[in-house]
Amino acid sequence: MRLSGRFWPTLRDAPADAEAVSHKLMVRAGLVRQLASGLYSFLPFGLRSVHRVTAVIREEMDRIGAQEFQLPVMHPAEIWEATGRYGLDEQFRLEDRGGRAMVLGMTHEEIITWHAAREIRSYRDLPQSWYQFQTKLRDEPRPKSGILRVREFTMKDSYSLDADEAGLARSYEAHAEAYARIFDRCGLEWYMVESDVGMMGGMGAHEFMAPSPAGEDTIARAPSGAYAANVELATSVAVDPDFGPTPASAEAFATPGIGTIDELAVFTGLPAGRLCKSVVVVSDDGPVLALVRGAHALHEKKLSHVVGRHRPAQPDEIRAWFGAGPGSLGPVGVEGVRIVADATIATGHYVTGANRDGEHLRGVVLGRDFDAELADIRTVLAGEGCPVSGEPLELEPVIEIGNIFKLGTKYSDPLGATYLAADGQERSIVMGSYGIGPARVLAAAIEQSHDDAGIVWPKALAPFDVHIVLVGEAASPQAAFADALYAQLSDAGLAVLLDDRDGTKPGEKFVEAELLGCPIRLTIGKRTLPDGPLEVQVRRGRERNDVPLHGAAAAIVALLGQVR
RNA sequence: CGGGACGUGGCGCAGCCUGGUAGCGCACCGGCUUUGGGUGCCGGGGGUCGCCGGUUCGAAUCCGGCCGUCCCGACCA
Repeated sequence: MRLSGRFWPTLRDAPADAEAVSHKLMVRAGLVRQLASGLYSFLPFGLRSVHRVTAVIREEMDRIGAQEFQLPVMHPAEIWEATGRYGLDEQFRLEDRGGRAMVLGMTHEEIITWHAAREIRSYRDLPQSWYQFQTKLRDEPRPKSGILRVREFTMKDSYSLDADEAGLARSYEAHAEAYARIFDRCGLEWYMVESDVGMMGGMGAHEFMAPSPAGEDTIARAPSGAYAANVELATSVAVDPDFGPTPASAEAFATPGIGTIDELAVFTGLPAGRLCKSVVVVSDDGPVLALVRGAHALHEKKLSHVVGRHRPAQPDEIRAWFGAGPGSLGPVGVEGVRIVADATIATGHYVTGANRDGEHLRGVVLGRDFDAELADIRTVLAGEGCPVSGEPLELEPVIEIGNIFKLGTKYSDPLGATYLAADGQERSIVMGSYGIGPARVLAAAIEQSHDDAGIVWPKALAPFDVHIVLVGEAASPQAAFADALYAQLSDAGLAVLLDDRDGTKPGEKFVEAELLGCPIRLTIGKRTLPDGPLEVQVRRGRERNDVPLHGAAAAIVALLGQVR
């Protein structure tokens, strides 16, 4: 592409409200513009990169035998009612002119399953893998970080249909391998981690995570790679404090004005791990007292797996149930309240609230002084033991770029997607679903690969392979040479951008080229002719790699093959 | 949904506290200059100061309400 006359708006400054590096650079480099909160337009150069990721994804999906569909974005509400997913908070809902309830799709399990229910009849029709690139709409409570968390975005979503769980396992594995190839080809650093099934429901899930400080998720990971999981479900071997001898009985003591774990630790001189944190929530079935060590944080999502939906308790509710304020709560002598303790509480003896203001108990022992259900409800801390290898776990912020779910029959049952097995029995199709956010892949690549001058695109994602900066006027010999080289490189199959703008200063061209970040930049000016060499800059590291004029095109093709 | 901040030409910002009718840099247009790292000089165009209402002789500035955007938390395939 010749740049002159084309639309490529770059910015010297990033918008004031951009925070994430990828957000700033995508806007500055003229790839995207914001329409409203969580709504972004891709501009021509940004769209070129989108096309490149989607091409990689499409190739790898096709390679595992998946077939491409295109499903509607707007759906009748009844299908979502059938699976119990109508009315979710983040679901956009509307009515057609006849008053019929419609939804805008946040994902397409229901629609795929609806089609499968109509078309798949026999085990001979299975397995199938169906995919699409389609717009998803989600009324996010808080769009953020540029393109990382938005209300409308394109997703590659695929769905596997199998006769049984063994088949699902094969489809799942095929997708995991395809995803590995996709993210490798895109030049990303990534991990596959165990993940929570969330609103998808189902039997198991993994997420593909690109490490980045801009990430919204956190994973716990053993340095050897023996274990990696989203902290939403990560487990660990906790480090026990030195409890000393266990007292024969619990004993009350005065703690005037003490309300927090920090204050209690200072007051008692004990490490936070020997204190017991008491958190009161209200579930659909009534009040719940959740207990974790003072050094630990309660994980809401893990608690949800035990007690279901819940909300924090109000101070007046707490006083009614416990007879004390939030600063002096504990499990001893409590009646009519469900008590869930983190598994670590089963070891040792603790200081807890006495359920009398300004008073605590020491030497409190689970099983002797109170009873509780045991569960994993704490957030893993960095340095705690890996459940597989025992290594100290590391916590790392990550961007979720893909996920894979074993759905089982969660959707096929309610929507009647069944087939006739070889034995003549009617069975439900066993399903999986698999997502990738192409725009997130781009943002993650930029987060992981940039420098002070701008984006450093992995070659698979760059809008162009080669960016030629022409220093010289339109009628000059340099321009003629640039034209010739442009034609040769294009003929060799490369995507080439020729900055042939007249009246744009060389300095500006260089700065903009580095902002955009294509893998190779060529500079053609007076120094180039007649004898060369041709000045070549590899964007990653900004190294010079000059080549002789003779055979320059072939040398550049070869060089491109070597860069990441 | 809770907490915080911001909203002034396309972008980045000052002015607001202490009311007197809008300014700077970049970008843009014209001229000259310059042609290997956002060139230099000269001259221009462009803003109902987010919206509505109130106070006042007078509001970008003070007060109230609303809207928008961002950040932290909650939430989130």
